[in-house]
Amino acid sequence: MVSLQAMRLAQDGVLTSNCPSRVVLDHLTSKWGVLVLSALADGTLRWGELRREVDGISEKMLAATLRTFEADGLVHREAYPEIPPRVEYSLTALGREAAEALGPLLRFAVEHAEEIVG
Amino acid sequence: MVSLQAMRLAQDGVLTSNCPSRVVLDHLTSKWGVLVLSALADGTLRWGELRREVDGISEKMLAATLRTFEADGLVHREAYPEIPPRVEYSLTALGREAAEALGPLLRFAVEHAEEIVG
DNA sequence: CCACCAACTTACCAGAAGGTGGGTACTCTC
DNA sequence: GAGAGTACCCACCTTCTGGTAAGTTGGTGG
Repeated sequence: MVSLQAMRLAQDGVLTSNCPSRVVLDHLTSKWGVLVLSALADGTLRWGELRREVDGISEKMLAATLRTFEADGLVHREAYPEIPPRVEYSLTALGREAAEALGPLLRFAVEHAEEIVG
Repeated sequence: MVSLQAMRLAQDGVLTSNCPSRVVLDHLTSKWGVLVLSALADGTLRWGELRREVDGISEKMLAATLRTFEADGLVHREAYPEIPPRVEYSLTALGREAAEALGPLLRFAVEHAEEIVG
């Protein structure tokens, strides 16, 4: 099942303009969403590690993306009340599913980048 | 292979801020990119059909998205010099690969929409 | 006493994304 | 001869995205 039409056979009216799946799609395909989720795909990372892992992201955007995903239940935030502060981010079960769904997309982008940009 | 780190083991420096794969990712995850590609996933569609299929898209954005994908070699545009004009859009082989890569993402969004938005 | 660390937040601002409403060209129908 | 249908393009304007830079907190090292 890959096409819009096929999905609509299974569930009528899905992915229309006011369908909740559109919101989920928007969050996942936000500028930094794919990258942040993929960075967390193989384990817990601290704030600073994430910032280094996702090359080019600003602090503001990292915070915003993480907040969205936390509210969506895709990312778990664990704060340790130490000095200096330490906060660890990891994927929830749902987040891991999302990351897996993004895998093929990431692979396609990497494999065909030269071909397409050229 | 799902994570950033895993992809970087295979290819160093991939998906950094000036990597071509970032551009491809941006095109595919543009607001209407996923929807347009998925709409074309099971066959050729005319301009008007696409507009109806991708609920909520404006003419301007449909044109822009199609132009980008045509330039990227993902979409084929076939114009028939008839009256009234007829233009058919379809996926290239590369475009079909892209659509397949987007399938899991689409499915995840639909399946977990209620869970996440709620 | 001052700077520094982490992990943020906030204010400000530029530029891009994207919507609206118009126009085009041609012909066929009413 | 008025209107509809098709596949667009263009100018204008608004909204939103996202970057930069500064401030915050509470201790700790120099």
